Amino acid sequence: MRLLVVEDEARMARALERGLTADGFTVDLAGNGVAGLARAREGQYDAVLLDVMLPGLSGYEVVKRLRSEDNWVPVMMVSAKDGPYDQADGLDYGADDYLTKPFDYVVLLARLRALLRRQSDPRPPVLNHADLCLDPATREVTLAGEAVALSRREYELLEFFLRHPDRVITKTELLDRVWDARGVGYEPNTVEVYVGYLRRKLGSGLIATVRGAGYRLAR
Amino acid sequence: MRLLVVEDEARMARALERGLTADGFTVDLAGNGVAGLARAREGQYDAVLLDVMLPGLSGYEVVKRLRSEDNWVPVMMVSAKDGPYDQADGLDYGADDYLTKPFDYVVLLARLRALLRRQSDPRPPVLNHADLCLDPATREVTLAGEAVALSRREYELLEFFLRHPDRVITKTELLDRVWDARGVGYEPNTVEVYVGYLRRKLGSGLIATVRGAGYRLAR
DNA sequence: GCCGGTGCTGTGAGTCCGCTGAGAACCTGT
DNA sequence: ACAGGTTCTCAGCGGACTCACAGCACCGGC
Repeated sequence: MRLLVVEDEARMARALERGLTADGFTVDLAGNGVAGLARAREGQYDAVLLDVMLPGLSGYEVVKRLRSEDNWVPVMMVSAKDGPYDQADGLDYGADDYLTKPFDYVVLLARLRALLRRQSDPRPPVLNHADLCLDPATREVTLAGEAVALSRREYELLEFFLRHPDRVITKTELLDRVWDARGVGYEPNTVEVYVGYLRRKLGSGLIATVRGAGYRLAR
Repeated sequence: MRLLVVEDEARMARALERGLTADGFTVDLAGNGVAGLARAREGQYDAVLLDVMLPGLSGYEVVKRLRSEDNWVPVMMVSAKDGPYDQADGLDYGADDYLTKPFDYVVLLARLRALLRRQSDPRPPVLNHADLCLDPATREVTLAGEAVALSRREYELLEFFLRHPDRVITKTELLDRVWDARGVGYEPNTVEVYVGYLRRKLGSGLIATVRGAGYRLAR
């Protein structure tokens, strides 16, 4: 099992290297975000341990870029626990697990093993709805077998709808979860526009409007 | 057992953290409503301890949003206020239990344990009354199996009635709770109009008039 | 039967909500 | 630098909704 540890504090980095090596992992170190991203891109790691506070490129940025490049290597984020948004952000950006400093080494090991175990059952399941099909692993969407090209926002909006069928979703919630975690700085109209795009590409019957409340995946 | 404590007073927050940790819980803290909501959304908590008076987003808002997002994590509300309406409010918005400050720590612990025990039978979110059926998750209303289209006000008025069966509700209270929290600037006649709409769509036998007092859901 | 009070409902004006086309700003790859 | 795609805002439109008004219906007391 090959791990990449991205951590700028030398003491911490060496301690992790020593411990994880002793527990049978092969460990590579990177001391900043840029180096970590470059290493992770090589695609040879079974998991990445990623500090949030890094000089230059933050851990958030690293995992966000990896995901946008279709790199789904398991990522565990590590951060000093201070900001209220930390954990939410990390998971939003595509980390698979999250650990706050100070942490117990045994806990880290357990969570890491769980992460690797989880990952070994191969990829996230395909989401289906009527003749629509979305594969989170490849980010591919097909309608009645025909591939449909979606932009990033369109895709993520659709994925959110498919992950929450059978319930009404408000525009505010969509702005929170699909757009920015803080959900501010966007107009509700933006959601309307993107729902419009999806309807144009996938048929107007897919997403139902619930006036005064939001949208819902049609049955 | 993992708990989320949402509390803005640092002293209180730390005291709770210390006590609950000593009693074997894993405790995360959030200092305001927005952070609390973000954390609670992650869905990893066995229960949430939620202060009502929070800067920004109030505890009421937090639990309301969680429920509207289909998140049924057990929530215990904590508030300095102790008016009879407060308690009703908290429970209305979807809290599972309610505690008023100042409270005894032992009481908190007992109620919390009871809450966690109770949780094994999940709460049914669908409201029923005779052959009427209202699902808050989808905002869908069916009468004898037939879907009924309601406008926003109509729906919210009906939901309020269904959440308060077996009691007379004054027009003033409805204006307070369904219309504007301030309840001013509306005529009582508005309620009459909307009750009329509901009767037309759902049958005249549903909502009984209590002359001089208000309305009541028919038995 | 008469009367005051209360509730019901048809009408219509104004408002709000959601949809869409157009276009500015911004990336990204060539 | 340029072209093509993407993101997001804006303005305008049409329709749904909200609510006040006013007159009518109903109820209860005399």
